[in-house]
Order: sequence, then C-alpha cells, then structure tokens
Amino acid sequence: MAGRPRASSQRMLEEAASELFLESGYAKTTIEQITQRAGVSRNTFFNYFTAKSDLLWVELDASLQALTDALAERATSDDPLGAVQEALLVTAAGFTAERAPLVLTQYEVMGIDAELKAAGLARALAHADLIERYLVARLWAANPLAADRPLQARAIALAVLGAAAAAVGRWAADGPSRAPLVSYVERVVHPVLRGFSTG
Amino acid sequence: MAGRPRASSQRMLEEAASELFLESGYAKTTIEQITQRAGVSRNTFFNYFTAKSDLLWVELDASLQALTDALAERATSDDPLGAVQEALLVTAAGFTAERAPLVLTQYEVMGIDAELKAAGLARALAHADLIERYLVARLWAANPLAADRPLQARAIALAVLGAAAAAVGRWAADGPSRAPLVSYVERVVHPVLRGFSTG
DNA sequence: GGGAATAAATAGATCGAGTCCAACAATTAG
DNA sequence: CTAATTGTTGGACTCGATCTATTTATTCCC
Repeated sequence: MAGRPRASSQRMLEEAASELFLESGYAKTTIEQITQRAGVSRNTFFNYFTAKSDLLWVELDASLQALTDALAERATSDDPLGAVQEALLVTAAGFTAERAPLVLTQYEVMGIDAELKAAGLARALAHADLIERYLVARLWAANPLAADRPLQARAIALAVLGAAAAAVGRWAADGPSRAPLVSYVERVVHPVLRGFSTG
Repeated sequence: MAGRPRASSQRMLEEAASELFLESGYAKTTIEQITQRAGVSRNTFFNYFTAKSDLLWVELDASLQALTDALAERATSDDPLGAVQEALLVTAAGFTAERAPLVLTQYEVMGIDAELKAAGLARALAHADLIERYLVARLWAANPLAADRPLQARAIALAVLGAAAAAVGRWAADGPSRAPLVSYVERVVHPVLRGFSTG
C-alpha cells in the first residue's frame, strides 16, 4: 500500500493536549500549541479530530463501539430491558481509573465550565440512539401494533442515558479510590428500567 | 432612571433570526445579517444574547423560570416525586403549538443537524439541576442518613430530563395537529418516577 | 533507477463567532 | 447647562474551523 506514513496519531495529539490542558486550561490552550507539542502542523490536527472538543471525550466516543458490540451480542434476547442494562454495564466496565475522562476528574484544573461538561451529555446521545434502535427492534418485533412504542423506546433510551450520566458524574467526583463504575451505573439504571417494565 | 433607551430587544432579534434561518438556514445566517435586519449593529447582538445558538432555544430557556416557580410552589410537598411530575407537566403546558421551538419543528428547513439538536439536551441540564436540588431538599430532609441519596437525586433528575426530552422530540415531530405536550410528558415521566418510588 | 500513483503534511488564506475597549450617543437628574 | 447613567457602535483582535494548492514521503511497477 503506497502513501505517505502518518507523522502523528490521535493518541499523540491527545496526550499533548492533556498535558497542555492540565498546564494552562482547556480554553487557553490553542490547537497550534497542541500540534506543536506533537510535532505537526496546526492543519494536521483536523486530519485526526473533527473539533477541539473531541479531545475531551475520547473515552466516551470510544465506548460507543463497546456498546454497539454489547447490544449486538444480545440481539436475540427475550429480555430486552435486561439486555440493555447488561450492555450498559459491560460498557461501563471499560472505564477504569486510568480511563476516567480528564474532563470529569480534572475539570477545575482545566477550567471546564458547566457548559463544556454538559456537552458530554449531548455527545452521549449517540449511545441513546443505539439503545433506542435496539429496543425498537426487540420490543416492537414482538408487538408491532402498539402505537406509542417508538416514543417509549426513545424515552427508555434517554432516561437510561440520563441515569447513566448521573452515575458517571458521581463516579468521577468520588476520587481515585472510587468503586468500579459498574456499581454506580447498576444502582441508577435498574430503577429506570424497573419503572418501564411494570405496565 | 437615566440612560439611553434600547434600540432593539431580544424579541426583535429573535424574529429577525427566525426569518433568516427559515430563508437560508442556521449555519448560513450570520450575526451581521440578523442585526442588520433588526436595525442594529453586529456588536449589539451580544448585549441581548450570549451566543448565536441562544436563538435556537429561547422557549426552552424561558421554561426554566416556569419550572423554578412550579417547584417552589411545591416546596413543602410530602410526595416529592409526584411534585416533580406535576411541576414538569405545568412547565410542559407552557409549550403550545405557537411556542414550539423552531429548531425542533423546522430543523430540516433550517439545516439543523443532530449535533445542534443534541445541544438542547445539554442546555436542559439546567432544568435537571433544579429538579435535583428540589429532591435533595425534599428527600434528604426526611432521611439525611442515606449515603447515596445525592446520587439518587441526580439520577432521578437526569432520567426524568431524558424522558421529557424524548417526549418533546416526539411531540414536535408529530406536526401541528399534535396533542398537547403535557400528555406526551406524562406518559414517559410516570414510569421513570414509578421505578424510583418502589424501593 | 525513474516515473506514476498514492496518501499525508503543510502553507496560506479566509470566514465568522466571540471578545474587548474606547469613543460616541441618548436619556435623566440636579 | 453639566454630570451621571446606560446603551450603541466602530475597530481591532483571537481562534476554531474550512478549504485549496503545493509539497513531501512512501510504495509499486516497468
């Protein structure tokens, strides 16, 4: 395969960025500085990331694939709500102490305000979309005549997303000696799904 | 009171913007064009709005006050979860056909992509913060010793927010002859709160 | 070895949202 | 009338993001 070898990688840029964010804050760190530290030109940044903010949510974005896989493994489950919970827990297990997003653990040092943190929730809508699609396929294949099932699938997906977001936030705030994320997520996702499964 | 009278208003700018968004799309409409149509200078825009995106969420932002008031009226409720649902329904009642955010009803015409729509969820975190604070006050005054009650309050608040967002999205998509938003919100918020109230 | 194909990096330019400050303008109060 | 107050504007600037043309670094094939 011909072509010029890459001079950098997402990982390199991410590491350069994390150092700089911790040194000077997110807002004060320019893309020029990040790429300089990584040894490439400013324009090259956009060959690796769509936007500066992508740097804050690398682990979250990566977990989308984990959730996709976990849901696919449960494609034929006869307990869709239970399967959603399991898939979320499997995905949550991928977040270890070393893979806790800096944006959630070091937000004060990095000068991350509430609006920037909130953008994580918007970004995680992709996860909710996966869950919704899974539910639409599993629930309404069983009973396609129920008129509001698309709304219900979406509501479950978004409610679960919200609960999981609460869990992640608490987990990150609890410090390095925190329990595994899985236990937080389970504690909050279970009541949500319970509510939707009775009736 | 001395001082120079204002030459414009949020309302005027919002109307100018809505026209332009519908004509040319959100991304293609510049702040210069909006302020020109409203008859003021570009810099003046920022005396009325913090950012261009504020224009998309005027009704949502306004509903924050409605929710604040509705929760305050239920400050002494002995059924906090029920009170949260009622407050949400009162707030939802403020969204009529004429007050449906264009960003949700005309997103195709306006070229609003998924990311821009997702930002509404991030913005609505302010609503979830209100609910969380209300729950912390109501639930943990009654039983301050439960260790994970702050997490539970946050999880409820965010789960309810997610469910409500699903309702709003469905409601907007259903077209001008849609049923009142209240019925959508009730249908999805009730199971969430039910799940957290049993146990 | 050399040329062609391929993929990546870079320089340079531009746009527009957003920030900021100084000067100007429109009102009221004394 | 002057001073105080509040709002508008012009001008300059930053920086993320976009885009294009050129250059660069590799492989492949003759």
